[in-house]
Formats: sequence, C-alpha cells, structure tokens
Amino acid sequence: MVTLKQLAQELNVSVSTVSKALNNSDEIGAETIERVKELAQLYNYKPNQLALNLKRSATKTIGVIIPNILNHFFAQVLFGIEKEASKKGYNIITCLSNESNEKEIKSLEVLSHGSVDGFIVSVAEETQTNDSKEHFENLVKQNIPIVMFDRVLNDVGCMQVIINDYESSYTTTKHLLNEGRKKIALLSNISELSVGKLRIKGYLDALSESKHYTNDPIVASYDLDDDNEEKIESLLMQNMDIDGVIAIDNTSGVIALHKALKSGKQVPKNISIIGFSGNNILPFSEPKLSTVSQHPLKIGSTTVNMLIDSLEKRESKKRKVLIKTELILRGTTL
Amino acid sequence: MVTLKQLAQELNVSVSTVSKALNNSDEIGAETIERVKELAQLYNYKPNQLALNLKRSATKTIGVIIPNILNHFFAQVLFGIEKEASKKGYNIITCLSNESNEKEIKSLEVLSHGSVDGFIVSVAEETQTNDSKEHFENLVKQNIPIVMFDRVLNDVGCMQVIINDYESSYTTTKHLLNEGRKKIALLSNISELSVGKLRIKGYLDALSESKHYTNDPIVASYDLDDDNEEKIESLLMQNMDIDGVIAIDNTSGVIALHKALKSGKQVPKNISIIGFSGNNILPFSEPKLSTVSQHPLKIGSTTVNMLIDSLEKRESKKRKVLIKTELILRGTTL
DNA sequence: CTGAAAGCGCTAACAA
DNA sequence: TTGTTAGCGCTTTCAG
Repeated sequence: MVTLKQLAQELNVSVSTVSKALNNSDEIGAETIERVKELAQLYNYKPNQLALNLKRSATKTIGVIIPNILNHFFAQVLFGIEKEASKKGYNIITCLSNESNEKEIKSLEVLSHGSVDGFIVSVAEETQTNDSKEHFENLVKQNIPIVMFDRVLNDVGCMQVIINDYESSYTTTKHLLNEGRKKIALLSNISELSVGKLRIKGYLDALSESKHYTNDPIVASYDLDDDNEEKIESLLMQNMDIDGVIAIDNTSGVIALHKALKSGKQVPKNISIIGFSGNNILPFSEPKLSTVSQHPLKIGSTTVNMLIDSLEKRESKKRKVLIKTELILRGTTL
Repeated sequence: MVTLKQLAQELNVSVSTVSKALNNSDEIGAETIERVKELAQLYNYKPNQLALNLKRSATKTIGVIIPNILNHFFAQVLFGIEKEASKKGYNIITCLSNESNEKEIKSLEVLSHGSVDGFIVSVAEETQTNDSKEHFENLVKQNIPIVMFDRVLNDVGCMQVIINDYESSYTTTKHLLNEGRKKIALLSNISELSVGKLRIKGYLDALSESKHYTNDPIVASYDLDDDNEEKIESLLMQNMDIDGVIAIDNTSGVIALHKALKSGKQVPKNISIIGFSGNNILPFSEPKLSTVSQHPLKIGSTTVNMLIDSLEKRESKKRKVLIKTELILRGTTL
C-alpha cells in the first residue's frame, strides 16, 4: 500500500502538503493539488484506515451481537442492519452469542477497546434469564452507545427498539375469539424471554376479558432444543377440540399447521392458526400461514439510525422506539 | 479509556516500562511488574486496539462477503465462520452483496485499506455471470489473501472451498434411477451459477449413462424472483408421470413435496424427491425431505482455517479444498 | 533494570 | 502557499 510519505517524496513536497491537497484544502495551490491528485490516482492511493481510525478515535464500524443467526428473524434484522449501515458508510462487525451469556460478554469486551464506535445487541437467552447486565453497564459508563432490539434489558441505560409484543398477541387472540373459536392454545419456545412473557400475557388477558370464552387457557411451552414437533403433535392429538392456535415464535406455527393437517383437520374450517414469523416459511405450507409480521428489516434499519444519530451527536431524543406489528391474514384463518 | 501514558504518570515510570511490564518482559523487575499490573487492573486497562492495529498493520479481522444472508445455506456457513474465527481470536466484518456485483466491489474496496487482514467470499450471482474478477485480482496483487467458497471464480489466484457439485447430483440421480424411477425432473433456481451448472451436468450425465432410462431429461429452471411455487406446481401438474425429482437448490425440494402431496400423490410411493439443503426446512414437511447435505458449518470453519493459515504464514499447501456432500435419505425416498 | 526516542500513517495547529 | 511539528497509543530498538 502506497503512503502519503511515498507520494510526498516522489513529488518533493511535504507529507502535510500531500495530505491537504488530497483533502482539497484551500491552503494549497490549485496546481499542486492537481499534481498530487494525479500521482495519487496513478498509484491508486487510498488512506490507510488504521491510521485514520487511530487519529480520530473512531472506526465507522458498528458491533452487532446477535443470539442466533440461524433464526430467520435475526437473519432478517441483520439484513436490515447491514443494508442501512452500508448506506450510511458504516461497516458492521458481527458476533454471534449463540445464546451464551459468556460469549456475549466476551464479544463486547473484545470489541469495546477501539474496534467499534457503538453496539447493536439482542441479548442472549441466558443473559435475560440471569438478568446479567454488568457488561452493558460498563459500556454505558464509558459513553459507548448501545441499541438493544427485541430482547432488551430494561434497566440498562441504553436505547431500545422493540415491538408491541403484548398488544400484538392480545389482538391476535381477539381475532381468534372473533372467529368464534372456543379452545385456543398458545404455542411457544420462547417463554423464558421477555418478549415471550409479554406475548403470553396478551393472550391470557384477551381470553380472560372475553365473556363468551369458557375454556381454560392452554400455554404450551417447550425449549428450543426440545423436540418441538413431537410436543406440538401430541398436544393437538390429545386435544382434538382445539380450534385455534396462536404460535408466538418463529416456527411453531408452521409445525402446528402440518400436524393439524396430518390429524385430518381442515384448516381454517376446523382450526385457525396464526404464527409470528417472516415470510420465509410461506412457501412451505399449504394453505399459507397467517402471521403477525414484525417488520424485521425496519427494526434493523431503525437500530442503525438511532445508533448513528447518537454517535454523530445529533443526539436522538427517542431513546425507545416501538415498531408496530401487523396481523397478516392468509390461508389459515377465516 | 485509560492509556499507558496515564498509568506511567501515576507510577512515575516511563511509558515503555509500563508497556514492557504488562507484556511480562524479562527486562523489567518483578516488583515493578507487580506494581504496574496492579494499577492496570485497578483502572481496567486494556490496550487500545486501534493503536495495536496501526502498529502491527494487522487487525485480526476477517472480511466476509456473502451474497444473501436470507438464504439459509449462507446463514449456516456464516455461523460456521463466526464460530471458528471467534475460537481463533479473529473478528469478522460481514458485508452482504445482495447478489450485486457493484456492492461486492465496493465492499472489497472499502475494507481493503487496512480494515481486515483477509477475505472470505462467495461471489454474487452478477459477478459470476459477468465473470467480473478485476476487484479480486487487485487484492491478490496486494497479497491480501482470499478464500472463496461455494460460488468461486476459477481463474483468480485465491484459495477455494467447494463441494463436489457434479458428483453429488450424479450420485443422487443414480439413486433415483436405482429406485426404478422412469421420469426424473431437475428443479433449479440457480442455473446461472457455476454450482448449478455442475449439478445439472451431473444429473444429465447420470441419465444419459443409464441404459434403461428412456425419457428426456427435464431441467426446470427459474429465477430467484420468479414465482417458483407456481412454476413447480404447474410442472408437476402437467407431467403427472414425473416420478422422481432432484431439486438442486435450497427450497425447491420442499415446495415440490408440498405440490406433489397437494396433487394427491403419495410420497415416496408414487414419486421420490431429493433436495439440496440444510435441516432448517425439515420441520416443515411431512414426510421429511431426503437431502444432499452440504456440511455448511464445515465449509465455514474450513475457509477460516485456510485463511488464518495463510495469514500467519503457516502457508497452507492446500489451495483448494473439497468438502464431500452426503446423501441423507429420509421420508421422501424409498 | 529502566528510559528515551523512533515510528506505524495520518491530520492539523502553527510557523515560515 | 507550503513545511515543520506534535500527537493519536502502542511497541521496540538502543542507550543509559
């Protein structure tokens, strides 16, 4: 890589002249600028990013820490983040915590000494269940801005981008009730997470507020590593009168659909099913699953814009942004 | 962030003493080392990464450029890359080309002036169809190591990690022939890609080598943005005698399965279906899709290890590594 | 055993 | 208009 120094030598001028010339400083004569730029072009000079970073103690790089890239929701958010960051001239360093609190802590630690200007994080399941927040608080103390999305820690002083979890499952449940469903089950492999709890609450409240609904709520929780398929199948088999399903995670909805069909039910005639998820799974079911869309791309771009605003001290007022979900009815609802 | 200088002042020693002490130099007295380390601990001193990077002209960071993170194959490879890189103490900067040659060129350009030590790339579709390689050749000239995986450019002087595309579809087709299938169709939304072409060739060769197979080959190609579902459905509907399907991309297999079932066929009795893909779609079909597994995690970790070997001048001999696929029979084959 | 000084590549205040 | 100098934070000769 050619440096300013080398250009300067070849041109018999000083390094600072070259630097200024390349930055179009009006301290430098038009003719000199021309000469310098010509040679720079010839040698395809590009400033060394490392030197620039050190100089201005900033990297134009964002650290992104995500629990699980194989979860399509996070893949979509990452997609949104990368797109917006790239548009704004920022790079992203991606770390995957794989739901491990330890890995998350380590990633933050490693990146926090100059490698990135700020962080976008969705916390690991472990982090949330242990309410582990010291590692974030340390960063906040150092004035390193953080935007959390989806899975957030409420009492850390950082920005947040969340969806209306409670309301969306409340509304969704209402929709099933309005269809006249008499026995509505909730499926979840995220019950330990804050978002899961909120969604469950929305479901419970909607049911208990209903005058006509007589059955008990059914909250079927299982771990990510459980055999969800089997659990869902046996739930549906043992409760053939379930006629409504709200699946609050990414995959349970499609699975429930398949199991319902397998058991000989007609969808949506005998049973309505609504999932939370992106459109990635749509080609994989017949009829198409009705879903609550979380607008993951918008979540991604919003986190980036909040972070950059904060970095560039256009001090965003909004510390907490709520992205509204949207219930999209397709083939598995009336 | 506390610096060496600050520690030095507080201890009334020189900066270089502090530096050496923290690096356990044997030039420094045991007692001094102790004092220095104590204070460093107290202030939670960590060397500024930017300064280190500049000093040693290296970042311990890998640039990863991927065409499409929403494609689960790439998500899995990325997962493998991140895991291995993190284990080896490297970070990854992720760029998504979104199949755009221009974006790919820009990303390489931006990162190539100090931000990363080397690249892992799967080229954009555009790049491959245009055989655009100048941007890679520039890097090779500058001795920046590159590992390409899956979608590679053959005459760029860089390392490669690929799968046995030809052989795997050849074998898969053979399997269908051995089942006694009489009319085998190939489904593809990646026909423009090198890997797609190889897989198609494997299929064609297997068919033409068969003495008993009498039908013409059926290669059904469609674009990523086409309505693949509809195309697949009409193909199967209009050729009800198709009794074997090899789907060489990520999603067509599951779709074909759904459409076959929808048309009233029994799988695998009336029709066998084999896809190329990860296990992410398994929960979404009944019976489970038989697939060619590409070992994406292994692809990811292999690219990282080759790159790091090359960076740390343990000069890996292997410039080209082939990861063998594996045909995993599940419910959609006999 | 410790410190002074140079240098990584760049920018910018200040001198000339 | 151009050059000198200092400095970002660190490592590393080389002198003391």
